[in-house]
Amino acid sequence: MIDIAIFDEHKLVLDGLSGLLSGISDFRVVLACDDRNMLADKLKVIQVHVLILNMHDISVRNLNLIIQLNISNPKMKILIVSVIDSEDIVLKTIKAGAKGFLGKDSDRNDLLEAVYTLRNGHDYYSKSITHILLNRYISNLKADELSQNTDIGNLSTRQIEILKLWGESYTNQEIADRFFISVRTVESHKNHIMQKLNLKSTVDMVKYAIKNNIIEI
Amino acid sequence: MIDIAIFDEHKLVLDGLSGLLSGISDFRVVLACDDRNMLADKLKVIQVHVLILNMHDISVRNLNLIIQLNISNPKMKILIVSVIDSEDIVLKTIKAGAKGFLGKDSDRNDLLEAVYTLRNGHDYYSKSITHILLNRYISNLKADELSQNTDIGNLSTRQIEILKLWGESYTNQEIADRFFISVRTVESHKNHIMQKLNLKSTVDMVKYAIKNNIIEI
DNA sequence: ACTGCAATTACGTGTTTTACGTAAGGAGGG
DNA sequence: CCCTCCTTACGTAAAACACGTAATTGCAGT
Repeated sequence: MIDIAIFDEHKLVLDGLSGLLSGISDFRVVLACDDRNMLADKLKVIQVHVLILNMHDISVRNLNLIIQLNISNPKMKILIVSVIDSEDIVLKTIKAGAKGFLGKDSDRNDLLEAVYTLRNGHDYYSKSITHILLNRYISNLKADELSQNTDIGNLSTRQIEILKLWGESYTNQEIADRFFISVRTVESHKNHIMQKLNLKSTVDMVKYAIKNNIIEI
Repeated sequence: MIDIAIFDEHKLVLDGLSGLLSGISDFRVVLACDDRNMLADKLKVIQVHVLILNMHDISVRNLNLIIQLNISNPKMKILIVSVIDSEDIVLKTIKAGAKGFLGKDSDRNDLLEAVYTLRNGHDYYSKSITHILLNRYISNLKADELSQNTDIGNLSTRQIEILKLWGESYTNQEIADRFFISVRTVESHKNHIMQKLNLKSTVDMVKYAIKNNIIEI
């Protein structure tokens, strides 16, 4: 038996969603609510497995609702239903803590499947959503690869050694001691690095080192 | 009409794959090859839209093949077919430049759909693969969120303003001019930031600012 | 209204780092 | 052998940093 709460500000839609879920012996809609405040209050008392949230708009208020409910009811899984399925929105709801998202291409079967999936502790995203997320992920992957083709090779090993230590907050003196060279030499190396890479400031040098995996954030 | 090349080291499987594609009037298998070197040679002469590569193992040699072919035939799309669908492998082939991946759950229809999709310039990943990629993406997203729960809020707006400009390689003097305050005050602000965040060096301050999205790399 | 705390401003003093130039000895390729 | 780059290092002046001190302001709690 899966206990479900439904929230929608439009009573008609709320009834419609309830209807879709009725008739399934496994499901029990224990709360159908069209008032934001009432929802939070009721959920302080009753426990449900899955909360279905229909988002007509993805406002800060709605996102905060997700965040708040996740804090107050950590075991409850939140399933977003929305006709809005822009990449940005989906990402925001996921970050806010939603465990599933049904886009406008979803039908009743998807809804049922989503509820089961969430109940079982997994995430569920409808096909249009997975497409969005996937494309973004892939392009991130590819972008990562591209940005990695930089000119670390132009730096000599000594220069990289210096940059590495300096990038981990060692002082020039500490670096000098480690390599048994003078502080002035360390400074020279850094100067040469800056010249070679055409960097204007040490801040830029940190960024460069991070971009090229010479140092870790 | 879509021109297709198929590569598989097992002749039997090669024939099987060819057979799956025959009978479709849109498709023309112009090359079916079981020799790695011959594949590269032939593809220097003939142009195909899609290359289907069956990867029995994902070795460095195979990954390099993908990379090389992508360089020599940039317009050709590479579709990987493999029973191996571990996360690591899929990521590696994508990074190497494959545009699609069919896992062991794929059937003939998926193959046809994948070829069409690649021909049209889009990526195609079978369901088992999308699951893998998506889960990874989502967990990345969530990890990002967690690591973002830091104490930006602890910094005052002025401190963030200073940090922001300094993080973009402005000198103290430039920052001072911008805010009509003295250089010493800018230094004070930076000192206070370092104290508040318990940072030992300016390098750490750059890292902090990057981690908290105060500055961009 | 009073108190306390943090934010913003700023300076003093001494140390470290950076900017820019110069330079010598060594390794390696043409 | 010559040229280039790497590594080493110094001189000098300016900028940044470390650490302490401190006045003014504004806001939150009692």
